Amino acid sequence: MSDDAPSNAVVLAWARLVRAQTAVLSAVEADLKAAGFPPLAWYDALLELSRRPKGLRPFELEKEMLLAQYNLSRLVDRLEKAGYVTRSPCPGDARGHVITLTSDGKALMKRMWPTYRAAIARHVGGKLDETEAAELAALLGKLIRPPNA
Amino acid sequence: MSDDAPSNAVVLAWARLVRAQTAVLSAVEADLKAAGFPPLAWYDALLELSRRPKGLRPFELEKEMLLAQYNLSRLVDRLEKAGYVTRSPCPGDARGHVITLTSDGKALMKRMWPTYRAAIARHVGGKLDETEAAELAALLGKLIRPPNA
DNA sequence: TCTATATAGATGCATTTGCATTTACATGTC
DNA sequence: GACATGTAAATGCAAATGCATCTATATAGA
Repeated sequence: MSDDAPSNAVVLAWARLVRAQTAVLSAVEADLKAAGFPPLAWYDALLELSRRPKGLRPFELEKEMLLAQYNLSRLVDRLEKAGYVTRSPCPGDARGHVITLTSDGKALMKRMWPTYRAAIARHVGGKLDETEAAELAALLGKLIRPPNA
Repeated sequence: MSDDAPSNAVVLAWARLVRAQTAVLSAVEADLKAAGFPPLAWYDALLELSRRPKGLRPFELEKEMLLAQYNLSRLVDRLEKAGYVTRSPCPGDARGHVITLTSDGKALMKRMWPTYRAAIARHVGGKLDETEAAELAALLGKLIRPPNA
């Protein structure tokens, strides 16, 4: 039944997935911007980097963030120019770089989190109870998992 | 509990919402592009218009599609240039336009749907059973509904 | 080793988006 | 009617994205 003709339930789930994410994401982005912060993608990148104190290779960050190669390259350009990350040559692979978080980058994350957290609470937490949030997370997890057939 | 500090379940639901939509949407877009079709937004716009044979005002389409005003304006530019819609003056409000689907636009929708449908089946239907799809749709519906506090 | 191919990453150029502003008309108030 | 304010839609310009390609290094084979 996943061959070609999706059921109505599947089509509805698809439509609402796109719409809900668009609505919630743009609301969260708007809250960040209103507080004078950079886009969410900056936070995401810094967060990933903060979890790997040794830094990450661009291609690794690319996979984590589901970004196209050239987009990641340019996001790192901006983050570097703003002083939030550094690129250093990669020992062991002269083609590559290692990206690491600077202390400014870490500080930005700390400053953004309260606003970001409040936005999530408002735009997601405000509409679902605990059980629903857990169920939603579980169902969305199924959509993410195996690459696919 | 939706004040400021979202629970872990809420944060997880948020993270997966963004990630699942990004992954699924880009997979569906890629399938459309691989088949030589224009972006999903074109289909969305044409679909909305196909439901209102009298046409829609740009600001109405803007609300339906959750697009910024200038983005809608330019999307309509492209659709019009490609011959899929027409802009005509709006009787009763000389500021406005009415956008209507052309027969070419209708034909494009018809041609796109099999590919689009198969993509939804593959990337959503393939990962959820009927019950799960219905549950997911219901939960996402809660995220969409009332504007919010 | 020399060559072919694959991978990491950047970049030029076209398209799209975002932002601010503009133009045109509508509506409410006096 | 005249004026202030509001709404519909477009647009100039800057920033971001997508696409194709390019450079540099790595790796696998002959």
